[in-house]
Amino acid sequence: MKKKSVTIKDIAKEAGVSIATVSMIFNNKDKNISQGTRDRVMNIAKLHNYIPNSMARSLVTKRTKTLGLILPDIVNPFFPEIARGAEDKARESGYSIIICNTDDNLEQEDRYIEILTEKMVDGIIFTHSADRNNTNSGLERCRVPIILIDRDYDSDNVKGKVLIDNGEASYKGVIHLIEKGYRKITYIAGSLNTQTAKDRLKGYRKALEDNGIEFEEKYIKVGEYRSLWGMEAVTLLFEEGVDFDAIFCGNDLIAIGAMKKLKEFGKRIPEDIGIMGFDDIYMASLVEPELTTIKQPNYEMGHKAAQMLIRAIEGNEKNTESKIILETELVVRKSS
Amino acid sequence: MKKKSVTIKDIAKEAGVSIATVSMIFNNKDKNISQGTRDRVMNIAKLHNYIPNSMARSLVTKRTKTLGLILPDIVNPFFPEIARGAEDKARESGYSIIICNTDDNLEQEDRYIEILTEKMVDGIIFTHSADRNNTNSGLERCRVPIILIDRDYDSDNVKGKVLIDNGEASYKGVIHLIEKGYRKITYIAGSLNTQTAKDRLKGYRKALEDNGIEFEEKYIKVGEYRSLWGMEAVTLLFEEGVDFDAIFCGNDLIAIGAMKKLKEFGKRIPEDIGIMGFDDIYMASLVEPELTTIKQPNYEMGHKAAQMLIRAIEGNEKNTESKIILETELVVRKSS
DNA sequence: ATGAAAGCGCTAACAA
DNA sequence: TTGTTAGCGCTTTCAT
Repeated sequence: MKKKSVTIKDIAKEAGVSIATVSMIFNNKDKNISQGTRDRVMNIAKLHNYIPNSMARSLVTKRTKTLGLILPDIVNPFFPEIARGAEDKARESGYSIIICNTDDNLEQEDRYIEILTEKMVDGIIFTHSADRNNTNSGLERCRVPIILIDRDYDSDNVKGKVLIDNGEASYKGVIHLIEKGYRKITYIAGSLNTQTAKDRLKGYRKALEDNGIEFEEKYIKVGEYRSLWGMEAVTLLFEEGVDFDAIFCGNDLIAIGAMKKLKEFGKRIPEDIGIMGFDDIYMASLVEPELTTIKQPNYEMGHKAAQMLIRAIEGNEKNTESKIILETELVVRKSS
Repeated sequence: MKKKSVTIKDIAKEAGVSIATVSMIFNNKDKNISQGTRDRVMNIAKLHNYIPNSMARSLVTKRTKTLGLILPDIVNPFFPEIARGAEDKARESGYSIIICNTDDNLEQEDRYIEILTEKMVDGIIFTHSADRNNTNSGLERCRVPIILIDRDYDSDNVKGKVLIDNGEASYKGVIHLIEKGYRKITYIAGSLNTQTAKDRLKGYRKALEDNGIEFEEKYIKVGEYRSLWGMEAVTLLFEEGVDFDAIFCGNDLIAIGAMKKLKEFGKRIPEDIGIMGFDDIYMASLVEPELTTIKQPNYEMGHKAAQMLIRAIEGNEKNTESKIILETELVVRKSS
């Protein structure tokens, strides 16, 4: 099935030159190769549809021009944009991307690091989900540079981080709710296990404090980042008789669920209850065009991560662990 | 930066055996290697965290255990599930997946085929968008097996196809509308360039014919697979004074846009206008939980494609070009 | 049960 | 300006 591929040797023989010459021509190291030779070789190569074997090349150069992208689940609408951003930047620089879904499973993450190492990727972009902070993780054993997206974790191999300031973003969001006149602001969180989530909570609390609003434990509901949980949480709030006039949600999916349930309860948005989401994932604006939310620059995060990674790979290898904090944007629509 | 990696040679030396022995042990070709040796080698390998270099291996075996996945755009909600299905199957069989976004660009597709060939992927899953039928395309030059998803195209390298019967699916959908009592059924198509689209149109027309409903050109609006187009098309229908009582949409995005616009025009769904989508993409049910639609088994398509591909790669290389037609499902909700 | 040796296709000195 | 050669790390006969 696989047609026998023509090699550099075939080309060299047919052109009557050495393989070194052909190699140089194909690597643009042909400063001093006569135009005639170059043309002849090129023609023959084209004629036989010669495509260099990058395995062989990589074996000697130690570079595969391939990156790994580890993320929880490409089906989660949060990730395709990141993937796309990364792929665009990668392609631009001649790299390809191997995609790895981990389902938030730590073992799977480690497994992938091993596979990627085996495949000799030049670097890894890592959007890990679970907190690795308390783990003597596989990251240490990884031999290539790693860029972290959306998570802060320290390790020798981590050469860069692309983050957003979750605390500040939440703070801004809640401040907006307060300025709109809401006072009893509940918080439906997706989780409290990640630093991301903790920071968001912190921002929320600080906004309340700074405005002399008393914080109450019962205002906080912790579940998952899914719209179903948004619905459940609202139900819970009502069942528990919590008195609230606004909801700050851990992400847009939760917000969408919450809005739906609020309407079922006959609440008007934003007159009765103000609501705010987080993430502004693809299609969220389609689902609830009126949802006020905090927009996380996913495409840009992927793009920047790839950029940093490639720089770390190709750069002068100085240990410049860099950290970019991207701006979030408060997108105010009609829900608050 | 890149730590010097330990090689099979290091292990062999330390274990006091030949590299051939180590190699055999790692490839489970160790029928006749003493348990003692095996254990010793394994321990030393573990100790030094030895990870075989798959470049070197591939160079001799001609197998990279890597597949290419070419698709228009991972951000389009149609594709993540396909990608995930493919990745799951691939991983299960020890393969990785390189992802390639082409933006429906033929040149980009060809470019990727070249890159993937260079990287020596073992096969390619191809969800191409534009019609390749009239093109002396790069597919011919590809050296590895290809599985097509959702598109029918013939070429030597195409070892399999995963399709749905678009004509039949549309037919079923429109029949449903007719049974519900709708008679003036318009069709907002996303395109008419692809075979897929042509088949869907054919199914639509046949359903009308079979029920003695006259087909009218003005019933058909052709645009793009986006919700914005759904909105525009509805506006157009009204502006042109087309008399209709139902809309069959090229995909769910279009349907969602159409519904939104219909509501703006004060139409009740399904009392005034019945509506039906196609695809049942992720989140579509969130956006419009009541949208009646035709569910395309995306995850399964990706999964099956990877399965066929791996079989073609590892199989006995008989030229069994296979073709699977997956079942669509009519998901009836409240919009029709 | 194990080792020696010949490559896989290519790059990168170093020669010429 | 071009050719020779020594590997890169591994698999795979063929010997032993």
